[in-house]
Amino acid sequence: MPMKGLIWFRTDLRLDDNPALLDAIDKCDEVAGIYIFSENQWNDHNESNVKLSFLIKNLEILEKSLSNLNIPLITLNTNSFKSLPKDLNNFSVTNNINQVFWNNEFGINESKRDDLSAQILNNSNIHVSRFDDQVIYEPGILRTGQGKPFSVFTPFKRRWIENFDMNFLEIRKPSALKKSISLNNESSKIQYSKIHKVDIDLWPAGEDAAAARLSNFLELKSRDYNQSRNSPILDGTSRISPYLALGILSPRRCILEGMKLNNFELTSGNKGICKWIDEIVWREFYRNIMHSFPKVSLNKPFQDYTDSIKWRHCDNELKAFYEGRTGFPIVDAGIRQMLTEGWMHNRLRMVVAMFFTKNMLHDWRLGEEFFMKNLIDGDFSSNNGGWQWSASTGTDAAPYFRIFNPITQSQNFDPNGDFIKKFIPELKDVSLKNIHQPKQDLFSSSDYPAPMLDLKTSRLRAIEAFKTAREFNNS
DNA sequence: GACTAGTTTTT
DNA sequence: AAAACTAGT
Repeated sequence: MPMKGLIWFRTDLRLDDNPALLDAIDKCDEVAGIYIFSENQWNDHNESNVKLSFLIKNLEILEKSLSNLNIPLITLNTNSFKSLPKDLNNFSVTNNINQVFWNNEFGINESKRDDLSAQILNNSNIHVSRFDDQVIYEPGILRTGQGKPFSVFTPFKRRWIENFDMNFLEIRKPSALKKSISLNNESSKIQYSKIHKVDIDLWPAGEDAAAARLSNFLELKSRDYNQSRNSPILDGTSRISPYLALGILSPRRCILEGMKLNNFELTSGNKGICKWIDEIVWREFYRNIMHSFPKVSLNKPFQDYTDSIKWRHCDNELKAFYEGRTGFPIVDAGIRQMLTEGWMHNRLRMVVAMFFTKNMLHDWRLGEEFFMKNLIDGDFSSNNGGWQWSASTGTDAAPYFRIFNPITQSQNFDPNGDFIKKFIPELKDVSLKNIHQPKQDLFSSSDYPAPMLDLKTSRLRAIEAFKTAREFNNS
C-alpha cells in the first residue's frame, strides 16, 4: 500500500522553505494539498476583501506550481473553525490519507482549531506532523533570565541573536513525486459574497513575484533602508508584507537573502540591511507576544491599567477618520493610501494610529479593526502589536506622553508634500508653505475639510486621560 | 537595588 | 537639554 499524505495549507502558500511540504514529500508516495476556506471565519477575524482577492489569486498559482510536483491542490469550504476539524477528518478518511502535515499558526483560535484537528485525526488513526515556518524560534522558547517571556523588543532581540545559528536557515528544494494521488473528492470553488479587485501592478501574485520583489528590494534599496524607509514618497520599504501575511514568502528566506548581502552578519556591516532584518525579528517578537499573552487576542490591552481609560466616542469624528477627512493632510493621505492600495507606509501607520488613539482619544481596538478590514497585509499579531504600541497600551510602549505631532511628522517625512498631493488631489495646488496645514492658505481648495481638532489641547487631554487611568489603578 | 538602555519624540 | 516611564540584567 502506498503511503498517502495530505498537506494542509494555511498561511504558507508556497513551495519554497515549506517544512510541511518537504516532510510530506520525504515520507509519502502520494500527496495532495488542501486549502479550507470559511467566509464566516474570514469575516469574524475582520480580514479584508482585498486580502481575500489576493489569497484567491495566490491559490491559483500555488495549484499550478504544486501540479509540477505531482501534487493536486484541493479547496474546500467550511462553515467556521469549529466545523473545520470534522471536515478535514472526513476528507482524509474518505481518501485513505495516512498522514496529515501542516505548519503551525499561533493565533488563539487557530491553535485551538489545530489541536482539535490533530486529536480527531489521531482518533481516525491518521498521523499528524506539525512544523514551524513562521518564526526562527518556536514561540515561548526564548525566555528572560527569570524564565519569563520577553515583553520588550531589545532584550528579546539580544537573546534571539545569542541563540542564532546559520544552520537554522538551511533551505532544501522540494523534489517532484513520481506519481500523482487519486482522490475520491472533487475540489470546490471558494465561496465568498464580496470581492475587491487587487491592483495587479502593485501586488502581483505568486511566489515568483514575491521572490523578485525581495531581490529587487535587497539589491536596489536595502542599503539605504535605514534612511529611506521613513519617507512614504521615496517608497524605500520592501512592500513584502502582503506576501509574508499569506506565507507566499518565508521569513527565513528573507533573513537568509538579507544576510547573504551583508557578509552573513546580523549586527554589523550595512546598517540598512540590519535594520530591515530587525523588522522580520519584530514580526517574530509580536508572534511571541500573541502566544505568551493570550489576553491580547481577547480584546484586552497588554498594559492592564489602560483598560480603565475613558476613550471618547464620536460618530462624526469616526466617519471623517474612516474616509480620510480629518483635516490633517498627512493623516488623511495615509488613510487614503490604504483605501486605494490596500497598504499603508509604516511611518504613516504610526502617525495615523497615534492621531486616532491620542489626539482623537478613540479606542485603539476600533482603529485596529479598521486597518484589518482594509489592509492586504492584515496580520493579527503585527497589527495588534503596532496599534497597542501607538496607543501606549502595549509592549515596549512609548511613554504615554510621547505623542507624535502630525504636522511635525509631515514636515520631517514628507517635506515637499509630494506624498500628500499624490493621495489628496484637492491639495495639489496648495503652496509648499501651507501643504502641511492647508486651511491657513487663503487659496486652498474648500473641498478639503478644516482640522477636526486642536492639536495642543487634544494632546493634553490624552495625557490627562492616561494619568487618570494610572492613578485610578494605583489607588 | 542600582544601573542601563530604550525602533520610530515632544515642547 | 529634559522628561511625566520601565524591563531586564
